Amino acid sequence: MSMQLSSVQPTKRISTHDATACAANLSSLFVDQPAESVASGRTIFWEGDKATQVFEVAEGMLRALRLLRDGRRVIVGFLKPGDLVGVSFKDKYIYTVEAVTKVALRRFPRHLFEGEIARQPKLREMIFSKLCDEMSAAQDQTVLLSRRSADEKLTSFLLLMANRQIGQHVEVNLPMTRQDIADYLGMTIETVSRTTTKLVSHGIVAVPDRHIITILRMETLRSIARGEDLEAASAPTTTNKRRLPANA
Amino acid sequence: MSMQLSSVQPTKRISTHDATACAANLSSLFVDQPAESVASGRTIFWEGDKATQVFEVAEGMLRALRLLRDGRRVIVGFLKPGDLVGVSFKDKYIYTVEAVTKVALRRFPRHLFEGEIARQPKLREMIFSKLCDEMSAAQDQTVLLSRRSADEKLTSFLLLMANRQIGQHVEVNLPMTRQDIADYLGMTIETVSRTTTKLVSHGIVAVPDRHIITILRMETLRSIARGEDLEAASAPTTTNKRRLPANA
DNA sequence: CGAGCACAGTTACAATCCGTCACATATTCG
DNA sequence: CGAATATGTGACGGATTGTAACTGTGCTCG
Repeated sequence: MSMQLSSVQPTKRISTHDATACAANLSSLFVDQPAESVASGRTIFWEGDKATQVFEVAEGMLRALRLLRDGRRVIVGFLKPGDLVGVSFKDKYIYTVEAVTKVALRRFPRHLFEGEIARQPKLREMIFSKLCDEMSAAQDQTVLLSRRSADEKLTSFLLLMANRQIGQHVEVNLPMTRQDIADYLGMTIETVSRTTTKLVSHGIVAVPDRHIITILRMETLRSIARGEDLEAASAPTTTNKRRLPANA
Repeated sequence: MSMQLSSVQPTKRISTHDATACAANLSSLFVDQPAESVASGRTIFWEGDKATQVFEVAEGMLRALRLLRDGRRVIVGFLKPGDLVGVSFKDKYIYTVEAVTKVALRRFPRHLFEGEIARQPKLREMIFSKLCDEMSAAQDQTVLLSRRSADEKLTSFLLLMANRQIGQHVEVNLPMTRQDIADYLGMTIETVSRTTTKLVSHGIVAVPDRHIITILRMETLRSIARGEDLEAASAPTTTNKRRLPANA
């Protein structure tokens, strides 16, 4: 990985024209930087590394993860184009980031990044807003992990990934491995497989390719994610309306 | 709850003297405000409410939670004195906040709060830092929830709560109910009870009072939280040193 | 003061879901 | 083509959960 930005010269130029014209767009900070290419599987930085750089994802997907002492892996998030990576106001990164696919990144030294934030109220607002989105996403994952059944977890995950894709498309792209999904959802790879198979056998989704899941029955998927029983939800009739009390 | 701060007068005075003397302390923003008292169980604000206020906890404990459509409750964090509540840069609060105990709060209108942030670089830095701590805490909870066994979850929770207490004290104060703990850890209240009992019967903790758990064997507790089996860890001899490979 | 009540917490038991282990199948990459 | 990796499938046992009964504590109200 090259360190193109260690020279301050081009950055200064950018920041000055930013202050007038480009304050409306967050990625304006990065847009003049060359996108570095990173092969899939490569590590961008490690948890505990000194947080000296900020990145913008231009292309591809990354995973943010924490390693536990006993070797288990917890994936705390997936990063897609447009996301900022490594925005930290502590001195160290709090998680490791690895490329899931081939990735294109734009890099920015942290101290300059912070300088821009101090100088540009609009930019600052956008970063704050981004951080809040991140907080929100982190809490969404918390909610996801507290879900009881594997069915709920996986369907919620699919909807989460589907939301990131364009528009109403029911074709969900999953570049990450089953192991990644399992480590994100706090389950085993076997359970991910079995649950996927179950969804397929009920006609709720199809798996034309390892890394593509097509949602066939969106509403059914939604009701399972909401906590409805899969068997009940996949039956096409009298599912939502009738809800018998347990003691009736 | 009174709305003492709807008048701008006293706030202006504070902000001006802040700019010189008190920029080093975050709570200087709130310190001249009267602390409002809130009874336990009362709601401070609801998820989805317009985010018009920021609060500082002066005394007591609160819970931040999200309600799921099926009625389940997910607690995304506990708040203690010194914490800021409702710092959002979106227009709406993303979780509900309720008082666990009787609580004393200082209130600050959001737009003034943001004005101060814009004006005071030092303050801004501290808020950013606080947000990062929050992110870190959110991810810690994610890690906590991905832990497999109830033993690991509860012991990790106890250590988390113990860290917030002063110094080396092994007496952990738990003002929240078992239901709160269960909703935080993603388990049932019964499992919380059973696991607590198990820890007591192994002499690892004692429960002198419903809301107090005394840690008797800190190192044992730590090793359980790290993933070691409770039965193995609670045996006083040859526990940490020997680790036989599964296929030996 | 004590009966009655509500609520928090505990314990027991049965059902089940998930993780572990084992193996089959596919895909990728040299 | 063969090794390595990723994924799917099945059997089995154990841990967690739900149900339900029980205990204990604090509170109200007669």
